[in-house]
Amino acid sequence: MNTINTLGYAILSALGRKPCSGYELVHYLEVVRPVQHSQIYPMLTKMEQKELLVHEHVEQTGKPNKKIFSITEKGKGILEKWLAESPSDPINRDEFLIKVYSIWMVEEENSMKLVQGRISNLEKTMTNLSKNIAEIEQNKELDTMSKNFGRYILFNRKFRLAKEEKTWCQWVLGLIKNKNLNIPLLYVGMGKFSNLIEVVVLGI
Amino acid sequence: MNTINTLGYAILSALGRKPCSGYELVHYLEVVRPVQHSQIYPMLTKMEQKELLVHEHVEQTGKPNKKIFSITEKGKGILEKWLAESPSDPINRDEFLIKVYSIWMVEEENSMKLVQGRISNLEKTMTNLSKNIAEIEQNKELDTMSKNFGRYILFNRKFRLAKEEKTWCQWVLGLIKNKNLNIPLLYVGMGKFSNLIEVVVLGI
DNA sequence: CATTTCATGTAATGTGTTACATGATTAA
DNA sequence: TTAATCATGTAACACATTACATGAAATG
Repeated sequence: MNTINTLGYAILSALGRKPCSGYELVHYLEVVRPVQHSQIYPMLTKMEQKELLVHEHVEQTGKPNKKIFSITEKGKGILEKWLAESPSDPINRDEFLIKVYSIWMVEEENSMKLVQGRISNLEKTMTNLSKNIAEIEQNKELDTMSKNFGRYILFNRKFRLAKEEKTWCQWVLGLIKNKNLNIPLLYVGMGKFSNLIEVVVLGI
Repeated sequence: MNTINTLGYAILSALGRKPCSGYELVHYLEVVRPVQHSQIYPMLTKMEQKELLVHEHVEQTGKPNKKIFSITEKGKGILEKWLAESPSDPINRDEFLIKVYSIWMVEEENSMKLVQGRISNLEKTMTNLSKNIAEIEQNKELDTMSKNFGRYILFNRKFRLAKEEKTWCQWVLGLIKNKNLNIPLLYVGMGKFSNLIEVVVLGI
């Protein structure tokens, strides 16, 4: 058992960018791989035993003391090897989707509420993301070799996807209101309405 | 312990649409909540014990026999109650994102490969989804009360998101090639380039 | 006055994956 | 002939969440 799991690689990735405490890691990993503190602390210990990490103890006043973890050469080595392998398929778990699946059996009022709730969540997400993006953009030394490049493009990705999902939500709200699917129908980018859709997205 | 988890509700949702075998459920749940057969069979037994489901045994020739599960009134009741509650936050786990996080430490060639690999996965997904969408569209009785409505809009959502992610991938490839971020910069829909971006998306 | 932020840890429980087990039929 | 589809199940293990435990400082 000398292997580590995906969470382990996520930790190595974050520490490869800069040394962090477990507490900080929880925050930095949020964009990439959300994790609870109860999971990260035992993992850090385990990884230190495997000599992939080391820590130094930092005493603080007014705050609890902390451990700052850094990646070792051995850790960097296995991270680089892993980065070259092709990633496994993503896992998405989302109660909202399950509820949408059953939307046909829900009264119109509740369906609307469900989708509107999603929209307001997406809007909150987008507001937070634009703050993160703006923050990174203030540090002018931003190029593809910058340690912030990965985070930057990931925030961007999340923003785009949230925006697109919001558009989808609005399309669904329209369908629910009009009670038939004979107008917009497909968004497959290859059917008869494919270019019409682009116009709808832009609100023209 | 009289509660069921999200997977349980996913099963109820699928069976609310139509009675299925465990084997079929695995396929139907793919859009909403991917699950392995090793998890679904014990879950079905558990849910039948709670009287949320019932099954009938169907003998087959040339194929293994099967159990067709249906939702009970009790099951329908707790599903409807659950549908009215607001969904918990989604969980996304994606090794690709972790690798992107560390993209700054990878040589250009490998970064390109990583992103191009993602693009080809997305394209495969999109092809499959458009088949699913086309299939549903052939059954003409499609309105918001149709039992296929939920699946239909979910396929649509997945297609949109895949398409948007592909656009993002192409943006990233451009950044890697040009090695600086001074041209497109933000896609926050509120900065100086926000409308410029829409033009880029349309390829004008 | 209550909650959030800082900061680390363990224990119990719940959930998910991989591997084991079987086996006929059909399509590439 | 190799793999996929059909079809169901169990056992062992790996991974994740919730709850328990502590406690000062800052913010609303």
